Amino acid sequence: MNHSDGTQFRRPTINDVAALSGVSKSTVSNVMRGTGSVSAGTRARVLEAVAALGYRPNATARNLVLQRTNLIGVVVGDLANAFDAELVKRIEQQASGRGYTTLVCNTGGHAEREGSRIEALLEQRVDGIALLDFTGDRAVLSQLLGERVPVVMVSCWSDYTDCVAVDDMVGVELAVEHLVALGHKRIAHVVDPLMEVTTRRARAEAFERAMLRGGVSPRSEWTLVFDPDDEDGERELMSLFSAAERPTAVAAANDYTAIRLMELLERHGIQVPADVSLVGFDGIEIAGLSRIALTTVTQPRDELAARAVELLLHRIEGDDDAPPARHRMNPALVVRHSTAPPA
Amino acid sequence: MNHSDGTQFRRPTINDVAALSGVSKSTVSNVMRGTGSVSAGTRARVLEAVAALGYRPNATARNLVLQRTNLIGVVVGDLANAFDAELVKRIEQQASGRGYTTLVCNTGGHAEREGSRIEALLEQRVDGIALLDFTGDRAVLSQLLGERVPVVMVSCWSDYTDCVAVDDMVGVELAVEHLVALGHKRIAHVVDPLMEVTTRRARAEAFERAMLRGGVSPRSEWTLVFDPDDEDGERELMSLFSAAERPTAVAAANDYTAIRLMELLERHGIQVPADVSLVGFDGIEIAGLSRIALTTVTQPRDELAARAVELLLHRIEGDDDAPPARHRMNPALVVRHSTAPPA
DNA sequence: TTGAAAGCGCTAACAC
DNA sequence: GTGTTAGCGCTTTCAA
Repeated sequence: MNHSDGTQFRRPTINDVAALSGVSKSTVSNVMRGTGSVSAGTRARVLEAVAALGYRPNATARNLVLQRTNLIGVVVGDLANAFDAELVKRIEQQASGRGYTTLVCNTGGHAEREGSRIEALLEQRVDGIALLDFTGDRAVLSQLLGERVPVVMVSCWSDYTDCVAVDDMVGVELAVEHLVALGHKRIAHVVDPLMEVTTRRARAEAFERAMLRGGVSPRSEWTLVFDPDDEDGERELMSLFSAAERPTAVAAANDYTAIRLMELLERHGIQVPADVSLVGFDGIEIAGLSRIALTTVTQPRDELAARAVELLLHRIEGDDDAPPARHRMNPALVVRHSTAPPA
Repeated sequence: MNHSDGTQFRRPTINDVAALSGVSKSTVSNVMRGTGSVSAGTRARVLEAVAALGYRPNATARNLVLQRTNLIGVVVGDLANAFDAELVKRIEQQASGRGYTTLVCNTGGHAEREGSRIEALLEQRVDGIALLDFTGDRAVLSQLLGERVPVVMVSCWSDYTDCVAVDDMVGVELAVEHLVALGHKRIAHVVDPLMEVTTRRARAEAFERAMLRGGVSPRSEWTLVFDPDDEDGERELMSLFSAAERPTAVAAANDYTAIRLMELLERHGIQVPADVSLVGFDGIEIAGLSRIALTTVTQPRDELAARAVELLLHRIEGDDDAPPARHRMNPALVVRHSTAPPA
């Protein structure tokens, strides 16, 4: 960082301001932070020097002495999934409104990447971490717990940290009930490999339970993972839908998966909803496009984000030893045109 | 941050490690960073102490002394726009691969928010900043330039910083040529209010030029902004398409806009492409869904992100006084089913 | 109302 | 090969 004339460029420090305005640096500090008591005259002189020098406090130094960074980390599975992206956007918005800057890590669902990114966040001494769609790797999680850094899990569940999530049971029930009410009996459940494992399991279990309650028997071989990068898996998936005894409906674990599945099915000549009904989960924007018109279970994204930030900051700024707080929100079914009675 | 037993919790520092392993902190520092020369024996003892204490270097202190943070800021218009989200995802990936952690700010296109978020990045002493879809507010930009912090603009243009962008001229030409070749003469241009102003202007100008070159005369009243939050604007837009002399095709400034416009048109009974042809710009994933099948001009996202990070890190780690570097990449037309000859 | 001084946890130049 | 020391730029007692 040099001037083009070769002289070293140095950002002005609090000392420069103090020198120029003829006061001590404690006074400058007081003026900058609005603390202590300084006379109107000196305050003006200091402010003048600040402006003249273009002084900007160095957070790096402040972080060190305060042992706080006003940084929060957000660990997310996949920003290409609109639900994740929209959640991150809202979290960033909330956090910045409360004076925090957001560090974002996209893990792609890889546990080892998750670990190394969290490691970096910890080194940077973030004040707290929000985990969205956390894969739930035991080692990573226990490492985090050991650090005693405030953590909030969003859209997934843990016994040891604050959590905020939609009630998966209720949501899946909503989806299955809708399908059953339409007359479907052969219903499959398709999940996203990137999805966090406890959420996946929770939704899968809720799926079975809801099926049973609806008087329909779930088949274990009809709960499968749709990984678009895995061509074998794709073939396997499609063979399911060309079998004689094939599902007439699918409850997908999220919209992203549902929409890619819709695409896959229709590329193979299987129409939605004429041949197969499809219901998603999340309520991402594009699901509402009339060309997609995905029936889905929506999550209250604004509330989810707001509550997550609130929990995190409460633990950062307030009482750190309170027992973990859990918040469940209610999902809602939005019926569009991807579901219909079976043929 | 207290233990539940009430004793103060203190993270182990380099001094604790030094004390436990019976060496000086410089030696600990050397083994942590792999610098200097330490004997195998002491290295082992130090590492043992590190493990025993769960020591993790404090980046906050390192940042202060090194005057480097290994943090880069990414300022983005709207994470709900898949193009932005995908770019951020790739940038984060590239950056973390090279040892940098990413601070993300979503500005929603508000200049004042842009300013305050950048202010926060600067206080945190980020090593560099990537601006995507920067609104280009003069004050904000010159503030940034004055800071002498490395900046790279992605998908937009400036004379004073490194830039990487697709060649808008070529892209828009591709779109217009395609439309003209199909026989369209009445072509409108619809832009996104969130889009960065110079990009918007560049694409608008390129649009006019391409029209002229195609032997078609552009009409200024057919270049308009589509702001989904503005109902009056929406009505105005639709009245354009119900006029006797109405456009038979639209070149949208990006896919996000194109897809929302497709939705709006079809909700008003105007079919795409039967009544109106539509071509987008960006090449976001969902444009490729068969239900959307948007003809569009794709940007090479991977290259864009890779090059942006490369430029930024080069300026951070290397020569700071080189003249601004410009990189233009080539866009490509992908013809799908949102375009057809005029009725 | 102001200033002096002691650190926060680390790196790096230099001495041993 | 290892230790000593002087900061990095700030906040925060505590005196004056």
